[in-house]
Amino acid sequence: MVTIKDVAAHAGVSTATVSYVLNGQGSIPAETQRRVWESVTTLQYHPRHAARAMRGRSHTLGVSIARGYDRLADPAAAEVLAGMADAASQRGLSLLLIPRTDDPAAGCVQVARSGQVDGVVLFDPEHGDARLDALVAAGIAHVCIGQVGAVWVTHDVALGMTQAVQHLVHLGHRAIGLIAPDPELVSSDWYVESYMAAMEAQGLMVPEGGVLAGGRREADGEAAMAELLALDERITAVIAASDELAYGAMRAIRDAGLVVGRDMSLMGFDDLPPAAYLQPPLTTLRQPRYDMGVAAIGLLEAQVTHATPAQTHLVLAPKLIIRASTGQMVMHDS
Amino acid sequence: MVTIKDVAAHAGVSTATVSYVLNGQGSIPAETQRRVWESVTTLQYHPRHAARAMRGRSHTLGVSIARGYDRLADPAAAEVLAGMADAASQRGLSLLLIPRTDDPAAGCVQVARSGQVDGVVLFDPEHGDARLDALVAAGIAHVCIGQVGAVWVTHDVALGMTQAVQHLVHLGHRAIGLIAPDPELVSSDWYVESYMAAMEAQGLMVPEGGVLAGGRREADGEAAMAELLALDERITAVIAASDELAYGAMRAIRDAGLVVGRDMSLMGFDDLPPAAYLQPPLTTLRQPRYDMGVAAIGLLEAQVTHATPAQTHLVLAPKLIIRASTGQMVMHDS
DNA sequence: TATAATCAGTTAATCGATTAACCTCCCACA
DNA sequence: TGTGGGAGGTTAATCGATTAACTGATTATA
Repeated sequence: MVTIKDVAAHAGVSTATVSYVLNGQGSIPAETQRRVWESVTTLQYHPRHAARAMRGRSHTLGVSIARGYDRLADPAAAEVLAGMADAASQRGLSLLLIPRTDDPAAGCVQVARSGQVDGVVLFDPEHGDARLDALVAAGIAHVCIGQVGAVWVTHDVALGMTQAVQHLVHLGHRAIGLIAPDPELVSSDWYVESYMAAMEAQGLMVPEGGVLAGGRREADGEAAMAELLALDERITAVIAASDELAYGAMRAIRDAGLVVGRDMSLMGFDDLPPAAYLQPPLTTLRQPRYDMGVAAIGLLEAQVTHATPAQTHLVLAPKLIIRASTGQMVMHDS
Repeated sequence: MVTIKDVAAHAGVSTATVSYVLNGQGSIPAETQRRVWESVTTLQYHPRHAARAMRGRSHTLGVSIARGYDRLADPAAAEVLAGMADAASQRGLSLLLIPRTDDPAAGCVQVARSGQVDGVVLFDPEHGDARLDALVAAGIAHVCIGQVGAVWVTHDVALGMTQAVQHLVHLGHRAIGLIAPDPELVSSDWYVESYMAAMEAQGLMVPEGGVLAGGRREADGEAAMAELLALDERITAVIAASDELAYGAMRAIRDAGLVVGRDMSLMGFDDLPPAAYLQPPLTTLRQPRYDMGVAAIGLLEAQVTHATPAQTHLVLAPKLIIRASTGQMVMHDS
């Protein structure tokens, strides 16, 4: 292990000088700087992270991903993580996956109190999340992916829902159902309310029993769609609150002997990679997942460095991707 | 920031005693231990990670995920990461996402030389990966996900391919094609060779032009399948080396006016979540992704702690999942 | 000419936990 | 009576980098 002393000896200066050169401080003439850098490269010196972190910050941010329903193995989540990883790298920060213990709240606090991380990204906050309470109580810098707490980043559900309803109305649909997300997810209510608002803005009534709490998995979407198909009031289009729910819904529609995009229009909310390869390809709202990750790191770093947060939240716009799972409304005689 | 001194003062002992109690060493009577633990909890003390890491290990493992084709945003990869995260947590280790800089090899070495991590998992090694060379040259503990280098974890491609070919042969197929992975991926050759071996074991000839280098994305699978459909020799079944390739292949088959599972049998290799929700649901080989992550952490920790690695590699078995995209071979007159 | 300022560094304290070495008291045993 | 040993601690060195405070020497300013 080569230390700053070795470099100092090799370059014929004191360790302080080496430190100043490395950190671009103090007034060190160019020639000395050159010698130091030369020693650094020939000796392959890398400052000990731990020694650095002992004074000041660790330059590491933590990401808390709960276990239960595993968002880490969730394709939508991975892209957010990619955005965070890139944004952190660019700022010279590292990203630590916070150990997923039995008590996630304690894990978050422990890792911050021990100085292993300077702040925490709450990846999948839920209603009444113990981690959030613990972070607030401990005064630890944090940011949430999803509209909860004091500092957060989210995609614009309201805008997405407006676009979705408008798109379906343009196609002639008036009886539009909703398969909502798992009520445990913080944004769940927002989906339902935005849907209601969008329907009202178009002068449409929400069909009786046309809003169902879905869940997270394909199976939940399948079950919800089956219920919607059994309604008295005939529904001609359905918005699923996620692509995964839409996958399941698609199957239920097919199992009922109907054709997606003709007998029943279906929209997703995500635009995961397979969406374009379903049969029929899924009309959906592309979420700015990568950008949400980038934004979260930005907000968190701002908190860590300047104690006064310049901005407390960001709402990023989704994009309507029109494919074949939605189509012109057709009159059926039945 | 509460330090070990505060705890020592509060408990009326020296810092050494506190340290011994915390680490379960020395001969400290139960009563003193109780007092120390009480002070620890009332003061909410968490030992500084940096101070600990200054002597000995950092108890952190790094994960290197390249940028280019982003495996981090790849659904198959996320599950491996989940396995690693859980395995690491269980062993009291943290997982660090190694900053993704322009020079990934330098990043891996830097993070290890600086002592920020004790070892590195190479998540997506490629042929002639600069990161691997750098890690070896620097003598840094590492493990690869994929059959490359000295210590690695992989799924059993040969076994999977044998099962795939057997399954298709049972259905009556004899002319079986292969859409291979991107040749840049380290396991690419293994797929092709295993396919050849499995065909030979069944006494089958490889169809002329029946093996195509695919790629990674759906579009690659689509293009490859189009080529296979245009062959003189009539192929009745195709094995795609990944589910994503199969998605694309499915589309090409449909575009040719054929029905998947009847006119053309198609197999994937992954069992991603959407596989069951495709139309028709995809017959595929489920890879033990989560377990690969767990195994990788096990191998890496063994290297870090006992300098002599007990085991240098692990090959985990896949599982054949039969769905509707493969079917009995039907004779066509054409 | 005396004083101030600048340059080019060095010395040494500091961060917080670990741990080898030591110390004191008490009891057992020869 | 002396000595060996364990119980129950304490003291102080150590890890490696940062940085406030300082030192000579030289140059500029009043």
